[in-house]
Amino acid sequence: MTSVEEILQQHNLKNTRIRQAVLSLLIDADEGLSHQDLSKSLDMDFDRVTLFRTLHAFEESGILHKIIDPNGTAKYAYTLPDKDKNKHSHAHFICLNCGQVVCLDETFLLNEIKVPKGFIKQTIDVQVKGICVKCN
Amino acid sequence: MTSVEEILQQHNLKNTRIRQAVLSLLIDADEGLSHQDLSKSLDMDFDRVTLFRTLHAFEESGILHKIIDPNGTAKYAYTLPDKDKNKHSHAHFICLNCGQVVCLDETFLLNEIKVPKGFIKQTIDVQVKGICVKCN
DNA sequence: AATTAAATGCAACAATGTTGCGTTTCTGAC
DNA sequence: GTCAGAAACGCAACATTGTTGCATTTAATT
Repeated sequence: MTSVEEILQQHNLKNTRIRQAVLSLLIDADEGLSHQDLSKSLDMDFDRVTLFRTLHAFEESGILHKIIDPNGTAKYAYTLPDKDKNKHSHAHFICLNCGQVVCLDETFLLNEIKVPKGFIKQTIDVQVKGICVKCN
Repeated sequence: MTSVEEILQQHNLKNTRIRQAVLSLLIDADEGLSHQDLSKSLDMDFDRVTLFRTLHAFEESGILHKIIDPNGTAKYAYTLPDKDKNKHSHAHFICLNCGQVVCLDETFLLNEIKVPKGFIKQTIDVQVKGICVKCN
């Protein structure tokens, strides 16, 4: 029952038209959306720089998380509030046909990965690539 | 004892100056190198498009593998011939300070990851982020 | 309604990567 | 060695993604 306005307020972000629109889209989407995806979906006038800054603000506040797709372009997905982001990280599935990015439930323990001496682990990103159900 | 020339020949790639230079650099490097990294390291004249195409050719033939770093830029690393690339994939460590990308020994079984019904898994990419030994 | 910090719009720029096309060069056959 | 064809290269032009600086507007608070 947390409204878009409430989420913005909770993160000390001003309630503006573009932020409402972007956040609504991403909460409803079942996949990660790129800057380009959002530009096309938003039926309003806005500057492209503003959208970049909106996405940065959301990422920094933890509302969204960024996934870099195999082309190197950023996609953003809504971060469910109950995710434990300290020790676990969920994986992402990336369709090699349509490029769709979806969050998977699977999580990974950072402890289980071995790195050379002197290296400090902080986060882990897992991308599973293949063919999604729509393209199958 | 496999020379650079032999590797090129084995993959049906013509033996040119830039290919020799790029491959030598990447075999000796203990980290993934970007187009920019290579441009700076190569002490010869060449067109940037040629370098892009060289890297594509190497990737397609399996000599190199591509890692997309957190900025979305591609880095390339030499693929050791003995890696089993069908069911396993090795992880990469990415330094959040200097951006260095190194291949880890750790491998992952694709079978162990659960995806929704109708999805087909093909490959897995794992990136561990943190601080490398040089920056520590 | 006035204040002010935050957010926006605009212009300009930088980096990465791609495509088309004419020219050069490698390689294998003669 | 040289000839021919295919592969690779160089150049120009372009597309996309992302960033920075600065003036203007707007949201939230008094």
